[in-house]
Amino acid sequence: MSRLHRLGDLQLAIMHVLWACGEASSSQVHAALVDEHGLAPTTIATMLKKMEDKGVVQHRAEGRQFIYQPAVAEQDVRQTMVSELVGNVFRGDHAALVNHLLTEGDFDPDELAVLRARIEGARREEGGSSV
Amino acid sequence: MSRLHRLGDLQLAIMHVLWACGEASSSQVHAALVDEHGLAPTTIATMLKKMEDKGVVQHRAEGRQFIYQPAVAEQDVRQTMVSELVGNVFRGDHAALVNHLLTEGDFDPDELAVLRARIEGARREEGGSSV
DNA sequence: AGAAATAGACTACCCGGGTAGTTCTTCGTA
DNA sequence: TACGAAGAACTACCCGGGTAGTCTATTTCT
Repeated sequence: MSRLHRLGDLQLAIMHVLWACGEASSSQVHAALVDEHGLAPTTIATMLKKMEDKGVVQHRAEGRQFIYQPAVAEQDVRQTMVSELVGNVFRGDHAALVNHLLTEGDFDPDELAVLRARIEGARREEGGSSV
Repeated sequence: MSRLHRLGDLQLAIMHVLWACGEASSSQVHAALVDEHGLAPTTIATMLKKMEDKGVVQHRAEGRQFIYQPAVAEQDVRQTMVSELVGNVFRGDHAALVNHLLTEGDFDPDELAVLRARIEGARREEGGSSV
């Protein structure tokens, strides 16, 4: 049931590549990240290995090289990371985080419209029928 | 102006005590945290020292004990931590985080009302003058 | 005054994220 | 065929969060 998946910066960057591509070799991941991160290929390989030990990615061998796949869903990671943030920084008050985002982040009007609609939806679910 | 303040779990717990109390001695912080964290007093003291090196707290001597104060505002820390989360987990899409919170966290109706009002406020600031 | 509690200083570890070099194997190609 | 490139394995670090023991000085209590 979606254990705790706390990932570091590089690990998240790697996961994003994997989530986006479905699967990728170490060098493909490196190619995708080298522009913004500028890391050695071995760094990616090492990280991938550590991540496999952690259970967040899997690999299968294809010829001489390893093809890596995500072993955890993006949603699960988001869940964990957001929960921890809310717990540690906002003392469990998730509404405070939303508030923070609304006041600090500047949203453009259409984003706000989407969010408002989303809130209406949530309200309907909440108030209308108990799930 | 509000440099990067990335704090760990314990550091955040300590900061919350300091933010709440305004100032506190090491043993007071320990007293406030021992129930949920169950840590040795020296652990708190060591952490406080490290945090002072980092510049997130300050101390002054009162008699033979140190009184610590926050040296960074809660708002700044929230800013940093949320920005990093949004950047690393949501690829910079802050609206996606709000969405996540709205769908995953269950808010009660009055919280939703508050949030909706907040969105209205943001919309007025944002769109009011230009649109 | 002497003992006990208190508080800071110093030191030592562990762990995991991050970074990368070196080595060994294998495969493609000149 | 022999060499060079590609890729995995192994190893080695650094750094910072976290945890805590010990040591020393001070203060307070009996």
